[in-house]
Amino acid sequence: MQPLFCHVDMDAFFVSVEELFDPSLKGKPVVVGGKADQRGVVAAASYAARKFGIHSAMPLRTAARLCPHATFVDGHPQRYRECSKKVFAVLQRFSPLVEMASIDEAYLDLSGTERLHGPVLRAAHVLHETVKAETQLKCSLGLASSRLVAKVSSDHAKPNGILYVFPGHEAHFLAPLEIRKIPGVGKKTEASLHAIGIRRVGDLASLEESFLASRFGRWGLALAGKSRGEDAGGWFDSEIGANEDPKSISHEHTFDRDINDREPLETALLKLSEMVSKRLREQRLYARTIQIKFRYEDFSTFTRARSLDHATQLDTEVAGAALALFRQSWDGKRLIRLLGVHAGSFEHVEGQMNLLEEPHTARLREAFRSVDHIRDRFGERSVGLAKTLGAGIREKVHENPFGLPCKSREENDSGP
DNA sequence: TCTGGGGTCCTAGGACCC
DNA sequence: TCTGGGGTCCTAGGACCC
Repeated sequence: MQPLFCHVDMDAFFVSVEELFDPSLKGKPVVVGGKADQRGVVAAASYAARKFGIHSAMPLRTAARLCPHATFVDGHPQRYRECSKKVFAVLQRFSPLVEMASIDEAYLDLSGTERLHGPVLRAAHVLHETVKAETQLKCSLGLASSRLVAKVSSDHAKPNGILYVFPGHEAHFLAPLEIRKIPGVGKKTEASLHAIGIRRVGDLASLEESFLASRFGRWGLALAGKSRGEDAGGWFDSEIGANEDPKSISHEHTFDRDINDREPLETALLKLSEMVSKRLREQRLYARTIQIKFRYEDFSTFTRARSLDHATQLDTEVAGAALALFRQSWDGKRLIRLLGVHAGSFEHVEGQMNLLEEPHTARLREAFRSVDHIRDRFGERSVGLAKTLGAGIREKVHENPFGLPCKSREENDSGP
């Protein structure tokens, strides 16, 4: 059976969602990502804004200089997640094998569906129209015999288009494209390929595999396959819809100004730990490795990790590890630009845990579940580890299970 | 121009074990 | 004693994606 994959890529997704909430934005140069004078980068730019040279990942301040009259709006991740779910629901009707590869793109395995949906392009057209009708959002579709070529062709079809690369024409389609168009080839790989005179996918395809392998190792072999449009090796190789569990959960924060005051830095670290722990509980995950990340004023970035002797989802344990790592790593002087907390090495221990964990741990977990509810109802800042409210409780807080892992801000003793 | 935040995957060295 | 080899875990860093 001839394989057939469809890559669905939403057009200017964040901007389009913002336009649904505020139709007056339509047609204007719009930049999603933050205020014009904020530290940060462009998350998405409308097509009108792109005409001024604005593109995603560009610093907001640069964007403001290029187009001072653009409208700058904050991103709304919750809105995007909801719209993404709607898109997913539509796609599911076209194939049971669907996978959201990110918030605004999906892969469908349409192999063998011709009897059901009719000729490929007609089916694609129906899908395209259905997404638009049911979500008010436009997308572009790429169809091909491999996921990689489907993805490249949806990019080629933008905006609001459909492109089907006929079986057997994959290499011919890819050959004239710049190597940067191949997923996985970024700035660095592009530069090292340019250095040996390779600019187009066709140049890459014409090289001996043995040469690429000797020059780039395993990655060289993968590149050779990609230049021919093959999924073999790496991420594209996995089955669509395998819906794997998350591998890590993290939160990070860049400060408005670089700082070296211990108090606000540690408060931020606790806040980030709480956010990570809350999501661990929501997703019923237990993390064994806690990692912090810090970036200095000169943008140099470091990570420090610690594996715990048991997996956890408790604020106090995540925060304790994060704080200890921070105190080991920071000299107390260098100006810090960013802090992050990362949890990984997940273990599935719900169930077993109840038998093994000590009673106070179970109580703590219940307490944090209650905190999660309060936060959902009254906002993130309503409850937190004492230090994040400025009360100065330190690393050892988790050794005080019956005490004060949390306190209400408004009424001091009404916490769970 | 002065560089976000959330992820995945890969590499590589050292510890440790058999 | 002058040296193995494989496997796994841990840590750190980096490329890349949206």
